[in-house]
Amino acid sequence: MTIQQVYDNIMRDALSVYSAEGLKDKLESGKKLKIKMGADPSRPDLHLGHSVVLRKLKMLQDLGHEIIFVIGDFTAMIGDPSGKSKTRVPLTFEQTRANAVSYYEQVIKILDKDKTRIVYNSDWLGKMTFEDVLSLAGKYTLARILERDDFAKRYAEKRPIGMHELFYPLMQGYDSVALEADIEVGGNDQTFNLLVGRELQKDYGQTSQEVITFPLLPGLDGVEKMSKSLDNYIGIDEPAEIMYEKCMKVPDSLLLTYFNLTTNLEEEKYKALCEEDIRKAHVLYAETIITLYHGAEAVPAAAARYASVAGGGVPDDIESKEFDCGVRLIEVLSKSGLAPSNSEARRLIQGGGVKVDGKQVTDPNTVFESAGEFVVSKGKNKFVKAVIK
RNA sequence: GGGGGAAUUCCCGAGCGGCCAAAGGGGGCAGACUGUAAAUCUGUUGUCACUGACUUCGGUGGUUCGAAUCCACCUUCCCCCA
Repeated sequence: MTIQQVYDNIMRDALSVYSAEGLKDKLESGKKLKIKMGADPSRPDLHLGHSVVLRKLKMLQDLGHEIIFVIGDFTAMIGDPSGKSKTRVPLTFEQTRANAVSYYEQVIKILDKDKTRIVYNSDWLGKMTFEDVLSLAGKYTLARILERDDFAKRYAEKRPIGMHELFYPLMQGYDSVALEADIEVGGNDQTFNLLVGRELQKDYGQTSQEVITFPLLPGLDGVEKMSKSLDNYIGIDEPAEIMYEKCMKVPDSLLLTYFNLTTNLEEEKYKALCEEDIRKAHVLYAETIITLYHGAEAVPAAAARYASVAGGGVPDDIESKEFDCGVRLIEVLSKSGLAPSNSEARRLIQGGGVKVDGKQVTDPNTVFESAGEFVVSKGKNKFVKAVIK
């Protein structure tokens, strides 16, 4: 891709760019740019939501620029300012590093590993003296900090805001100063923090970074943003068959958005299809995503598995678990993980959600009395093979 | 520093000393319908050896035959005044 194409592509998909002229100038300057992206060390599992930004970074990387991931280990040691989250369990140094490694391993599925660098913000934030901190704090005002959406909302609702939370934007912004970042990218929810970086760099006598924000990818539930903790995600590390299944579950109304944000396909290849035959569009999406993360050769098997399960069949690669003769069905369910507890298993059976070898079983006291292999299923797509000895 | 209020099950939130495993809503799970979508309807949503038993209502102790409900102290949080 040429510089112009990359620029156009970013301008097309970005939610906002501050400033577009600045970005263009920097891209055309011929300089090797430092592109910053913040990474949360507490959740090292990447999903398609992250991929939105990562794929853009890849384009910039291909132009020869350097991508710098800032692992927010210092930030994570203190807590999260976002309103609803509870006080976060502080991470140890070892955990932070281990998570960073796993983060890196996933990131290089999309990015070029030779042009990707990882740094830890404790390297500079941890060394600041109280005097440094005060000087940093003096560069911003309460009113300006309170402009931030969630602060403003919490303030209006008279919910508590810890003093240290007010420092979050400043800390993130200071990262840009420390790195002398040229460009920073992030999700829409980071807009405020990224802009603070711009201000601070100016205050410290640097050229302000250009800020590019991308829309947040909605999760599979169609309501919340995609996140691992809400279990509405498609992980980039997941097996092909799981991916396939999840891709088919993307809400119809969001499929176009998913195509736009997470694939490289040209619009004409999917837009019409989404309108004409939404199911075929889902299939195309599933195939595209699996090709992206597992290679085209993984598609047929995943598709076949999906088709068989959708047709009421049983996949052949299900997990099996051994039990002694005489076990109760309830225990098979709870011990194999299909149900979290015996009570839940009992309810499931009574509610008609459990089948053994394809036949619904509604008696909660069912016992396996003879040896053999039985396929136990919960709902439409959860299976376990019970091997009775 | 002074005064007032709050803490309930995954979340929000109701809860007269016994009829409280605790209303209602959200979310989750399952069933029907479907396209393993959405919407809708139904059931379910503490644990277990499940027509019964056991453990839960911030913590500790107390009153009582009996406490989520009353008392004392503690912890945490919020609001108002200064």
